[in-house]
Amino acid sequence: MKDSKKILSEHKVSITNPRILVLEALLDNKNPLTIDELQSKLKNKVAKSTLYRVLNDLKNINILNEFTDPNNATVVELLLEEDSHHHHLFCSDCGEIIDIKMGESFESTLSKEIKRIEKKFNFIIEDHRLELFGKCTDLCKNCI
Amino acid sequence: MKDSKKILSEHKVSITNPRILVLEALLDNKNPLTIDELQSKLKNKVAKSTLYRVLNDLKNINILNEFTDPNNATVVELLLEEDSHHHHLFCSDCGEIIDIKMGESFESTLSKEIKRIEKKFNFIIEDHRLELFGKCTDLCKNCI
DNA sequence: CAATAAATGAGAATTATTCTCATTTTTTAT
DNA sequence: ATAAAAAATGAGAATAATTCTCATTTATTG
Repeated sequence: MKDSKKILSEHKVSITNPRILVLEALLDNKNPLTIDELQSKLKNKVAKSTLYRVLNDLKNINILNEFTDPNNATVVELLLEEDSHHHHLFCSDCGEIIDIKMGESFESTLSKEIKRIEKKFNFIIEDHRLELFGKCTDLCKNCI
Repeated sequence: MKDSKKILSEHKVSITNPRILVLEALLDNKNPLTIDELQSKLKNKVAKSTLYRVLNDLKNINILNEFTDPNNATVVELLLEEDSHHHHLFCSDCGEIIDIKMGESFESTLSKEIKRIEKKFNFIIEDHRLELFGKCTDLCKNCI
């Protein structure tokens, strides 16, 4: 279990209370969180301006992934492991966002396609993102 | 060449000047446009509030695709053809966004994976989106 | 432990988008 | 073709998300 102070010092950013609180809130969740969800978890213990600043700090040390959900709300998640390459699944009913890992064959077929695209458009492709959209058919916590 | 009036009447929305102008601006571009780029093309001929309303109208009749670029700016593109399934390539230097078509083998490997994910998470997956991020190595119009 | 540097909180400023409502345009029914 | 009804528009106000400002507090350095 990663300790938030350790994460901060490893990345040479000073250890402050807001940073610890935000990191702990993010570490506590295995799936991504919207800014609203994150603010709720923090219950006014961190000022809004500070929250955004801390998130920017985490982005700058490359341990935060930021993207938007289908309603264009900002979503964040910690990216600590090197081998943590994954994608996202969104439920349009309950808003849940789930981390998914695609199989080897998918990622390798994609790599080949990426090489083709790089040549065709004279690009260097550094990253990719796959998003799946649908509906969870479980009676999940939000879909009661 | 699709005529904007025809598109509107085919979808049973009334034919108005702002709608024609917005559609023409979108038809004029083969790649996606940010809201800012669209506003520039329209040169104050359509009020800002009307522009957003018209874009919502086009979304409602399912001929507009909306997403965000890596800076979280809103991007829109017309989707007129049935067989127009494609993905996007973003240049982090110049901001260019390019439509890309992935090969058959990629899309079919993806379909298989999607079936697996549907079972695993008890989801019905309705759509997907792939985004590639990189740098164009050409001296493109914005990268001079 | 004092001095310096950095981070924070509170709220103002900014930006993107939606909303309001009086006026104008489009559609409908004659 | 025209009058009445319905819908859309423009201008700017309202809202929401994010960034900025600056006086105060907290962390780091020596």
